[in-house]
This record gives sequence, structure tokens and C-alpha cells, in this order.
Amino acid sequence: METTRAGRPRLTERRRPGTTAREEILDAAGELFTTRGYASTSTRAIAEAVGIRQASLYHYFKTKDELLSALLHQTVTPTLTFLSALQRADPEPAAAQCLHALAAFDGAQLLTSRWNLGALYLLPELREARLATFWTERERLRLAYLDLSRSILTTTGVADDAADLPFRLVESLVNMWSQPPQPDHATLAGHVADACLRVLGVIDGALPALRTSTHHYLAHFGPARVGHL
Amino acid sequence: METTRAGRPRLTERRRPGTTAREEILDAAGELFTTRGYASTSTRAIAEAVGIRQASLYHYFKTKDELLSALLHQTVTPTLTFLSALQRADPEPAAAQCLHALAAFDGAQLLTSRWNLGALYLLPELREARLATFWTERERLRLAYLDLSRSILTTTGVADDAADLPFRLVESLVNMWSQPPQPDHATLAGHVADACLRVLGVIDGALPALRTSTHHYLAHFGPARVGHL
DNA sequence: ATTATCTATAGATCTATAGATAATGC
DNA sequence: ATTATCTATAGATCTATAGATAATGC
Repeated sequence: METTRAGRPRLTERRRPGTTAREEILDAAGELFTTRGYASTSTRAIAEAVGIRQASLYHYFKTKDELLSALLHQTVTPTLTFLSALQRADPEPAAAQCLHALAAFDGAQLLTSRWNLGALYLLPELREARLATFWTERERLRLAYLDLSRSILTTTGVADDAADLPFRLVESLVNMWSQPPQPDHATLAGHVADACLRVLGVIDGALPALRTSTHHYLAHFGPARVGHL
Repeated sequence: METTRAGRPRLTERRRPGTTAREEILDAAGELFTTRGYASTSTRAIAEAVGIRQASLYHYFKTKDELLSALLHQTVTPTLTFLSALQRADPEPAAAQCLHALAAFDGAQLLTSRWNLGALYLLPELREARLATFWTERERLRLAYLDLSRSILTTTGVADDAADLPFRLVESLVNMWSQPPQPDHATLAGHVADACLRVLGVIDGALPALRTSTHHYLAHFGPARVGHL
């Protein structure tokens, strides 16, 4: 059943995943920004990849910056949502459980996204663009990692310098991304979650229990929205 | 003593380090490419940062790509030179000595360069540009790491998967770069060199001897040309 | 004469806006 | 009437070339 919608018809048939034009555009932009860079991807190239005319993009996004901004938000929002669900869970999770689950979720998110959007963080051009709201969200996430790590460090006695390693470890998964997603992505994210606790001085004996609690949290608040793009 | 040179004088006084105009241009381009990205840095912006007119760049570089290419070569060439000196050293160094010295040199090189040029490798836009000769040089370096790592693995019995970790470890130092260079950069590079051998299964007891041999090689073939830019 | 700069500009983009058009939905 | 697209285009770049100019060096 072809659902024809209101509005002038396109010249080309749809060729991108996504149920709305907005999603199609984000998919194309995600591909081009990650493979060719932001500045060197023209709005015309994006439109061509979608199968619409360049000007039609502006029906959905006011500027090219706004397109980038929407993509970047997609990368943090699910993790922040998962984190706050975690923090409101009924028997309040211990810091170690929280960090382990957070890392596993965040890592899986990075590894399974359709394009390697996490790699965009490294582009120099986005330090200056109008992306303040994205950066504050991302900073919130970083601080959550930091708080959890610090609270774990007080119990293990390892030096305080280690507190920002978990965030960096998870982040470094952008270098492991591949398309199509490897079947073992969940395992890989799990290994990194383990590594997060190890660098904080948590002993290996404590890990199996954390793995089961993470498994439980992922099943409960987990990838409700994974595969979002 | 002001040395006035042949050619029409500039409108602005020199403001960049470097003894030749070419070096001044590379310095400005290094700053702008690393802080704003390649595509979003215009040749006009580079010229302004040097204190010359946009068209004057083309006296030294045929295209903007060629400028990027020259910068990238600067990052591999010294290390390749060091490596071949190392391989021709008189009592031929063992693989472990070679890898340790190589990692220490390469790491220090990345950390002390005036701009974080190593970070440019991550830009998506350079996968496609006319940079083939740079990529083959870099591939040569990667293979040297790989060969050394493999040969060490045969003596330690650790799984073969570990063979590409040393190169990645050193590479990851681009995330530790800061300006001005920290006084302990040599120490940091040394730690990473140690870590390269540890991931291959070399025991800690073997490290002190490697550190002295590396110290020796650095003094001999070392930073003849460090601070090149 | 040679060189390093300059001024001027062509031609190719690229982003964003204005306004027409071809569907659906009421 | 509303919506999603289209065509056309203005204005702002941006790269690279042509050719003039102001020094030094022989």
C-alpha cells in the first residue's frame, strides 16, 4: 500500500531509511558528515543523497548548523535518558553498578549507530559553531561519569587521576566502529565497561555480579530506542 | 641586523616563526587546519594569519591540497628517518629495543609538535584528497610497528591480536597534546613506550634495560630535527 | 634579471530566500 | 487550506590565475 502524502510529489523515489523526510535527511547528512566532514559536505550533496532538491532541506532545517546540531543531539540524548532512568531505579544502584551499566549502554550506542556519529566530536570545526546546547548536554554526561568514578575511587583507594579514564575509554570506541555493526558489539561494549571499573581499581572478582546487574538494567531501561538512526 | 630580501616588500611585518616564507605559511596553516578543520579554513584566512595576501600563497604551494600534504609529511618523515637510522645501527637492536625506542621517539614527536598535527589524521576529508603519497608513508610506519610487534609476540606467547595495539597506543597520544608542550612530555612518551611492550606480554623486569637502550638511541639518532615546526 | 610580493578578477561554488506548483484533506 | 515539494536566484564566498610592481643581485 503506497501512502501518498500531502504536498508536491518528489522527482525521485525514496531511497533512505526513515519514516519521515526529516529522518531521511538526517540519515544522509550522517553519512556524508562522517565520511567527508562537515564543512566539505554541501547542502546540495545532502539533498542529492536524499533524492530531493537542495532548497527543500530548508523546509525541515533552518540552517546547515541546525542539521549538524540535530545529529549530535541524537548521540547523547538516549544515553542521558538511560542514565536518568537508572538513577531513579527502585533499589538505588550502587555507583559501580551505575557506571558499569552506563558504560555498556553508551558503548553499545556508539558502536551500533548507523553512521559513526561519535567520530564527529573530534572535528575541529564544531568547537566554534553554534552548538552550545549540545556541548552542555555532553558535559552533563561527562560529569556523570566523573561523579560515579570519583565515588568508586574513594572505596578502592586508587589515585584520583584515574577518574576521567572511564569516559575516555568509552569514547575511544568510535575508533572501533564499523559498518555493518559487528555481531559482537555488545560483547565489546561489555569489555569496555569492565575495563572502566578495572582502571578505577575494582577487582576482577567483583565483575561477574556487575555484569548481571548491567544485564538487568539494559533489559529494563535499555535499548527502547536503539537503532534510532 | 634586518636582512632585507629580494622581492616586493610585504605590507605587514613578519609575525610567524620560521626562517622562510614557506615555513611561516606552514605554521599558520598548521594552526588553522588543526583548530578549525581543513575545509573550513580558507586560503584567505591562512594568508591573513601569515600577514600576506591570499594570492601570495600560490608562489609557494600550487594548491591548498599541497599545503595540507606538506604538513602531513612533516609528521611522518622524522619518525621514518629515525627508524631507518635505528635499523642500520651497528650492533643491530633487538625487536624489543627497536619498538621501545621507536614508540618513545614517535610519541615525543607527536606531543611536542607546535600544533596538534597528528589530530589531522582523523579528519574524514583527507581520506579522499590527493594524499596518496602521505598515506603510503604512514602505512610504511604502521607496518614497521606491526613487524616489530609480531616478532616480539613470538617470544612472549601472547595472542597475535595484540600486534596492532602499540601503533594505536602511540597514535592515541594526539588526545594528550596540549600547548605549550608540558615539561613532562618525554616522560609521557616513555610511559607509552613501556605500555607498548607490556601489551605484547613483555614482563616489567625487562623494561629498565629497554629504557636505557632507548635513552642511548635517542641521544644518538634522536631529535636532530625536533622542533622542526 | 630575478624574485617575492602585490592588485584585480574569472569562474565555480555554496547557503539561504522568494515564490510557484502539485498533491492531500476538509 | 495546508503541505511538501519544486524552480530560480541573490549575494557571499572561495580557489586559482594573470599580470603589475618594488625590492635585491649581477
